Amino acid sequence: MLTKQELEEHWAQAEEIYLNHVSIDCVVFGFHEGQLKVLMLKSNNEEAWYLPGGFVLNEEPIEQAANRILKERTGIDEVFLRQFHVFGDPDRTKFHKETYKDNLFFNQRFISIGYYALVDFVDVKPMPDSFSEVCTWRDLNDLPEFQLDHENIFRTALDTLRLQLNYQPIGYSLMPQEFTMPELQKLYETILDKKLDRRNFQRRILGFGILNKLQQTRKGGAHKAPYLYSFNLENYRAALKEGLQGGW
Amino acid sequence: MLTKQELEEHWAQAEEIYLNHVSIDCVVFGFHEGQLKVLMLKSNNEEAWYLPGGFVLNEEPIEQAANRILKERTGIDEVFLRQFHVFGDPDRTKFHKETYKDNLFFNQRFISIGYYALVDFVDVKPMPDSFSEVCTWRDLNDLPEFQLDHENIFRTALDTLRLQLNYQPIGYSLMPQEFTMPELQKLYETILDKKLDRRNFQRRILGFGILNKLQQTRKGGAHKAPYLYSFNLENYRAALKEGLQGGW
DNA sequence: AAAATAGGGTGTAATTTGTACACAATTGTA
DNA sequence: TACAATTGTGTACAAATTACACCCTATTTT
Repeated sequence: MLTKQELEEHWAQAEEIYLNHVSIDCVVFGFHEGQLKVLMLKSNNEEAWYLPGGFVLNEEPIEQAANRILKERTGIDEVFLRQFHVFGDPDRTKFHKETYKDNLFFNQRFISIGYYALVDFVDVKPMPDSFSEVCTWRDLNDLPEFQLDHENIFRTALDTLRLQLNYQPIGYSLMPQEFTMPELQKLYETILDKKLDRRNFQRRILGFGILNKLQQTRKGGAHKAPYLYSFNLENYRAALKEGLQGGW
Repeated sequence: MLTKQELEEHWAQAEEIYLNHVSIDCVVFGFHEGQLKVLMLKSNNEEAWYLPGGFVLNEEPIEQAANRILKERTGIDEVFLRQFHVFGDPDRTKFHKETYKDNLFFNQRFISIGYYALVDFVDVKPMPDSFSEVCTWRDLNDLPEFQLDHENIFRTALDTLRLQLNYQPIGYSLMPQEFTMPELQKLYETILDKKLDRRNFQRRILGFGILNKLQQTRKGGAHKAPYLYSFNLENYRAALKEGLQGGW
């Protein structure tokens, strides 16, 4: 975390090394203890939180930039990361323009490319950026105030995720390697914010053919030990490409 | 259509009025005589065709820019126009960078926001831009060579359109006000490039509740006169928002 | 140690939806 | 007036979805 003075020096060169007018914001979803989480940051100047973001290096492909930004905040790489929308309102960074009036780089309009990521909660080591003192998971049921248009970005990402659930498999990136059927169901219920019938859920998800049933069960629980499953990566990838079912 | 010399003068001010590094490309789909069409342009310097595109004015929202660009090439406004992907490879405009080496504006990297539009073929009056001598519809079965990465942009738009068909209604923007069931089916078959059973198609599409059956029939054909339909805009809009069915 | 409790595994009947068909009706043309 | 081509509508069958019930097992309670 740097002071405003230091920040300005730090970012003085930004105009030279980053592509002007273009930024990237990432909505990073994780799942832990039956709750859906988003990775967020907070500067100590303001009470408002914001999403992990950054800029595109002059000669860097944007997908690579998104990956780099994600890695800088989480330590992880090669996860599900996908464009979902571009936010291009000229006033979306009005607050920053005013706050950093004398900074050449921040005092410009930014078109922000929104990416959403699905990651395994336990793999992430949240790391603040140069604006922030805190980088941490926030529960979807307990969200803070957002900076700029980041609430809109977040909300759009969540809508996209819910839509994706209907025609593509989900879970590989969000779940640990091995998991039980009730755990996977809980993920779906949490994303959709809706209860599902466990028997029908199981039949349907097994019908997609994207799961491997393992011999072991999850011991240590207070009740009957449930079977463990893992994803069948080959079928999972195929389903991501082809879509699940439905349609014409 | 301007000469290279004139073009450079014409675009000398571009750096001042347009947001640098950001461009917009539109894939405009139309439907005519049972064929799916894309609007394309051709300059006479090169044999390669390209998609309608343009830039974002300094203080212009990007949605508005896309609408403006579409209107400049087609004369129409307020149609189905939607972001589908951002193309951000640093080499995607390599050819232009080399061709317009001495032009400050074109000799820069562009991140292009892809929009696709669904329009009523007969409403469009194709108008060339300052680079082109020709602006016209091209049949999807008879596509020319593309400039830059425009084949990729087009292909991605088509994939998106096909996906959209599965969870959202389509047709309102592509069909005339009144149309017959076989005509609408033909649209679906053309987009999907696949035959559908007409009886099942009719039952399904009627099931969505987005059509009004009219009393009149389409006279003048060589056979039994089919009924005319129009879209029920209220239900259509609701279905666009909610999605059609399926899912959890 | 036995009973109670809380989940978890699996099956089945009823309903809805999807698929594959066939036949009658209408229009212009031979 | 018969014919060809196309549209309108119906129906039997298969598949998928929904709404349930019953049993099993590991821990907790008594």
